[in-house]
Parts: sequence; C-alpha cells; structure tokens
Amino acid sequence: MSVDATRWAWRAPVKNATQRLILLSLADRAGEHHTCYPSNKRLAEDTMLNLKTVQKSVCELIELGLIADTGERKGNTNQIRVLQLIGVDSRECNEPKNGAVKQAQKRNSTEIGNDTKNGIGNEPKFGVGNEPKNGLGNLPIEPINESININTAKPAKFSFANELKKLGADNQMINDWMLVRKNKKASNSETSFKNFMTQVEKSKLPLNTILEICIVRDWKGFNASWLSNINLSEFQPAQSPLPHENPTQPVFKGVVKKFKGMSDV
DNA sequence: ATGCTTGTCGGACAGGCCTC
DNA sequence: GAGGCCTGTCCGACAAGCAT
Repeated sequence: MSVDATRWAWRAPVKNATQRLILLSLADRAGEHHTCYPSNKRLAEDTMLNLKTVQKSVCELIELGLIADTGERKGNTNQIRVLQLIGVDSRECNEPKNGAVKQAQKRNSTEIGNDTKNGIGNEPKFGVGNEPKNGLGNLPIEPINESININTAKPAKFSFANELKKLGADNQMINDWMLVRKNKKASNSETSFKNFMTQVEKSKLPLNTILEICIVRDWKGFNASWLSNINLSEFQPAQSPLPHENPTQPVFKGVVKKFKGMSDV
C-alpha cells in the first residue's frame, strides 16, 4: 500500500463515488511504482460493487487519464491487466521542487483548505458542474438548438396516445401500452414518440403488432433491433392481417397465445 | 402528491482471448 | 476442451431531482 497513492486517490478528479472507491482500492494495492493488478473480480469483491460496474468504472478511469493500462499482464493466467496510477507523484513533483512550492502554498492558504494538489485549480468534485447525477442541472456541451421555442410560443400539448391513435393504432393497444409506460415511468414526450416511430418504421412491422409486442414484453419503449431476440411468429399470427384495418381480433391473438402458453406452464 | 427525467447499478448472456 | 478473464449488449429496478 502506498500512502502517496491513497492520498492521490482521495484527491483525484473523479466523476462519482464509484470511481473514487475503485481508485482507492487500486491505490490500496499499488506498489512502489504505483502499479497494481487486481482482477476486476477482485475489485468487485473489495468494493462490494457489481463486476459490471467495476469494469465500466475502470474503463472510465482510464478514459479520464487517472489510470492507464500498462499493457503488461499478470496473474495465474497472465491476463490480468497491470494498471498504472497516473499522477501519483505529481504532488511531490509540483511542490517540493523549490520554486513551485510557494505558488501552491499561497493558493492553498486562501482556497480549499490545504489541498495542494495540482495546478488544475478547480476540483471538479466540488463544483456542481460536472456531477452527472444532477442531470438537467448541468446541461453540458451540446447547445439547446432544438427549435423548441422555450421563451415564446407555448408548445402545443402533445399526447402520445393521440398520436398513436392518429396512426391507426387500436385503442385497447394504446391503453394497455400506455399503462405499461406509465408503470415504467416512461416519458410521453414528443421526442420519445418520434424515436418510437423511427424504430417502428425501421422494423417494417405494423404499428399494432409493435404495440402488442411492447405490451406482452412489458417494454416501455421499442427498438427495432430488439426484434431479433423474440419469436415474431407469436405476434404475427396468420401472416399479420393488417392490424391497421382490423385490429381487434388478429392482433390480440398473439397475446392470447402468450397467456395460454403461460397458463400451460 | 404525483409523474417525468436522468443516471446508477446489476443480471443475464454472448463472444473472444489466453493458459493449462 | 475446460476454465479464467475481459468486453460488450440488452434489459430492468431503483433512486434522486425536478416539474406540475
């Protein structure tokens, strides 16, 4: 365990608690060259996080430049990445070398207590700015360039259900799916609708069939690519007879079939 | 109070690479 | 071939913040 590494881990400009935790865990295992090679599994056990979360966060830390994959592999199977903690020495490098110290000390005397860290100046974790979980709070990078007129025109009330109806969707289907969406807390915004319709068009299936699938599968949204994972024959009974025109019977067949199958089990 | 939006986290699964 | 490790995808549960 390296004290420097641990101290560095506490100060590193991570984006969330998970990253900090992983960084601390890595620092805890770091050797004198500030490298370590715990497997993701090991990290997951140490941090009590899910393996996937560990994997994702490690990648994010690499992207943030806080750690780096040295390319070296260790462990019984020579597959565990050796990770290098980036910048652990920077504090020592920046400070004790004569001249630089003064500057840092001056700044520290007035600002964030005695955080001598960096030259970065703004510790992101203290700023509201980057906290991802704040969502709307930090509308980032991309400008709001949608032609939504925020200040002037009052946007016409958009109704997800009505739009579906206009396109010929069956009322029952609409109601059922809206229920699913409601339970799943899905947004019924115009954008959501547009995205949905894009996927419907992509799927080349009738709208009611899509709705049926969404209801049966309990999907709050729809993506054409998801169809590859399901048995479409269940939802297109007898060559999918134009649900737009006669939606009631044929469309429900699939649902009935599904329920029947379930009761059989 | 309720509903919506957004982000986090994790389960399940598939697939590739590597060592034994 | 078996087993370990890593990566990626799809999907869902959940929580927090915000708007109505």
